Amino acid sequence: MGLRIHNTLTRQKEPFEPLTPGEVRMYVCGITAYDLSHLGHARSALVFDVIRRYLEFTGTRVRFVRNFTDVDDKIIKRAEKDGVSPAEVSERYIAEYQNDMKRLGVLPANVEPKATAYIPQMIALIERLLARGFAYVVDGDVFFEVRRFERYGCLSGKNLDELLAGARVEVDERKRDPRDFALWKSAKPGEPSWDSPWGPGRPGWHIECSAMSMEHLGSPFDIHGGGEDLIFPHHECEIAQSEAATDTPFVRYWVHNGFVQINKEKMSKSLGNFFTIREIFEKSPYGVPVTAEALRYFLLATHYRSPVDFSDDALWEAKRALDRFYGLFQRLDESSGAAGPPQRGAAGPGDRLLPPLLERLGEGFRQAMDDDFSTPGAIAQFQLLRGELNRLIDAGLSRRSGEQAREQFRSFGQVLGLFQSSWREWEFGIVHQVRAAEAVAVTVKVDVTVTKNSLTDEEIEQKLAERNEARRRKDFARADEIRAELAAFGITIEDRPDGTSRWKR
RNA sequence: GGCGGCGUAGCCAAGUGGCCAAGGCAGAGGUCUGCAAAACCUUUAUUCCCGGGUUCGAGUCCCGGCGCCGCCUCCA
Repeated sequence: MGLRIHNTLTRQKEPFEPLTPGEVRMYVCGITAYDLSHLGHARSALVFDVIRRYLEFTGTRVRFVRNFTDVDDKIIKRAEKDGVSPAEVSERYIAEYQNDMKRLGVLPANVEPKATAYIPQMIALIERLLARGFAYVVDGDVFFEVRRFERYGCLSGKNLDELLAGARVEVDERKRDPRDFALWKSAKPGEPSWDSPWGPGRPGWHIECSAMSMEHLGSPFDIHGGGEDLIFPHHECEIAQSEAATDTPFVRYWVHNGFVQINKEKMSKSLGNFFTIREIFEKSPYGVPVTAEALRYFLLATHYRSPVDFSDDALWEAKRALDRFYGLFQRLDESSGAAGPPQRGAAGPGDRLLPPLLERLGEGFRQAMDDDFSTPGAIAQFQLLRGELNRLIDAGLSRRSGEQAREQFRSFGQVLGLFQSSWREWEFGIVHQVRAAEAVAVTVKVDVTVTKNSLTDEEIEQKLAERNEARRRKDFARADEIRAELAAFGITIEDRPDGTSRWKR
């Protein structure tokens, strides 16, 4: 069974067949660059990052375009407020976004076009719509005439009458119909503008995505994605414009991700219940790699179309789950004699049982991901294997098997951007610092007492040696004392059966 | 008001009409341990918001309630 994708257009899961076998062209609506991005933007980017990675994982060539809207009312408003040019605003927040994405481990798209670089293409598209009678000009503005496009509403499941009945839009008297939308807006004084056949102005929001996607991917192309809130009107309008202009279908599969919520409410600017991506990284007590991976795990543990409720507890749970995976990786490493004294380096009863387990992971993983990119299902497969492997280690596992298993986690985990660190990096990515108790918007629970300085590795090793010496003398009072001392620095000791110990920050 | 979605154990969360309803977290008991930690074992939904219906058989399909959420205006 091959890949199936839920298509918003049909509201069903459909077998996925790219137009060109072995090659997928996808376009995702990025951000309007007027402020820092929040967790909701992160989710959208992450979801399509994983979709892209999975397609590539299955051997598909992916041409992936994610745009930036860099001219828009909000940007202009922000520029006025900050006393800078709109271009400076958009440049700044595009850079911030790219930085956030890098931290999150979201790969750059193949093309990341900015709207302002495609003005000629947009003008050409609008001219075609005018020539075909789908648009009209009023005082330097150009509007798309919705009534002329019969299929308007096909994506969002609305019909024109309903739209009018529920219309809350303030009516622009110059429009032939209140539902018509702007393709081109004439410039007001002081606004950024470009010359056009209709006078100086700037593009409407929807037209940019039509122009940029068709420029880079042609028409039709395979996948168009974005947040659920873009279905109407943005994507609906894109379909209308594009298909009216070209007379060919625009997009084959529409994919939309669900929202990040706080207490069951959509995370959004207007509600003021949002956390910026940066804020989460900065408030986290962990290093960037740990925070990024925990955030990815948290977001991917829910199916992309379902809402996901963000909370400190939820993030903490994700971190704990990853601790257990990295705990397994450490055990695999040690069982193979690569660190510490070799205990189970030789071939063991577990070796025989390993290959079928690894195969099962592969099958389960593909099956889950093929089912409309079920990342929760994929994660469950990893969790299942984690339990099995821990049992195998107890039974005895050779060095070679341990490495093989670890490699399996790495290669499948790569699709989700998980399990790529070494267990040492994971543990040492946990940074304990003094944090002011006040003004913490996102707090993550830490199960240790935070103290002013952390110890160096050498100091810890020294304490451990002392403690193990005490244990050999059966001076357990002293041994426990040292354990308590280290605990005060947030360091946990785990004794091995052979009398040595390991520690974690 | 219109359109759409969701409601599965204490919590999170999978579930293509049919083997005992995945998996995780938290909890309880146990093995191991000087004590711990980690790991492992056992345990946690006769039942999937409620009420009807279709079917040999429904969490899964249909109808009607109740509750929550989203879109209809910028929005990932």
